[in-house]
Amino acid sequence: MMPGAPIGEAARQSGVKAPTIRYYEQIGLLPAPPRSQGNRRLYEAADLRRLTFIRHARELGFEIEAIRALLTLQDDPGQPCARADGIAKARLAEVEQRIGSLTALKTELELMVEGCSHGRVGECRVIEVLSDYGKCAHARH
Amino acid sequence: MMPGAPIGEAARQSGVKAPTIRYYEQIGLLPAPPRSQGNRRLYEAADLRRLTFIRHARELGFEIEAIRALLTLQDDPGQPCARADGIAKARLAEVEQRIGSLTALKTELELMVEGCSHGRVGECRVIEVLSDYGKCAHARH
DNA sequence: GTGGATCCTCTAGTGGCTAGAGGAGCAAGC
DNA sequence: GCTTGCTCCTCTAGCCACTAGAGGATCCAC
Repeated sequence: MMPGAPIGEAARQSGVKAPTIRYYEQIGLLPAPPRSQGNRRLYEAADLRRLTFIRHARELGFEIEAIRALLTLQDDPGQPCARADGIAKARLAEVEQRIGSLTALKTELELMVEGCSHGRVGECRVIEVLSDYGKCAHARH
Repeated sequence: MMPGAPIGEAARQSGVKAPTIRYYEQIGLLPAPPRSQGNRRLYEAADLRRLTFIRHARELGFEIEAIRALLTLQDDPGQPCARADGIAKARLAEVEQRIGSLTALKTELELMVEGCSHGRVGECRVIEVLSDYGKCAHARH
């Protein structure tokens, strides 16, 4: 019989750190596994898959609550996947928005850095732009 | 004599909310202003400029500690602006990095959403990609 | 049996605010 | 003078998703 992996092994295999695994258990994202006689958590393959799912979703920027919803869906494969699709689409929209504003921001930072004459702070464009709102390239924030 | 603006007025003029202004005072980012006889904070024009500076920098994604450094530099205009330049450049690099990874992420989310056949969760590509690491477009995360 | 790695629980801290309780002050109308 | 309603005060606790650390138990190899 395979006895199940201890938390350190689970961490290594899933890429989720041990304290984070315990945290996920605490907030009910991962079911509490059985324990060894010495009170250690023992994880089976299904738990490791679930952990990998969570890690991947976190890397894609999904919030814990979204992941909780996705996991519930995953547990019931007969359900229509419109909800999963919706969650992914919402996340996609967020990411697109974020890229947009970061790109505007990048332009502004570039102007600041390029404008810096490398002299004294008194005539530094970096400081100046931050101080004087009107000198900003993109006024809409 | 102008008596100075109360915190609500300062909030309106700077675009920083009143509790946030008090928070900035608490962490020493904004000097504690004089008080009225009724113990209310009274802000002068210099404080409002400082607040606007902070807000603008926050909108550009600078961390509080970076802003603290920038404000110290601003207070001493004779200093060389290499440090301000450095802070801005570091932030620019961060933003570029972030845009890069968000763009990769966007591609992946798009593939997920496009691949969704709108059937059952059992054959949903969204769930599948999250579950099975190997199906991910960008393996390097 | 002993040493070092791993594990356990529990509490507190991170950043940058935000929310709420419970009370005091202020300005205008009656 | 008194009420009404707004603004302000301090203080504490909460948010998210962890992360760090204390203090102790267990496990395994030598």
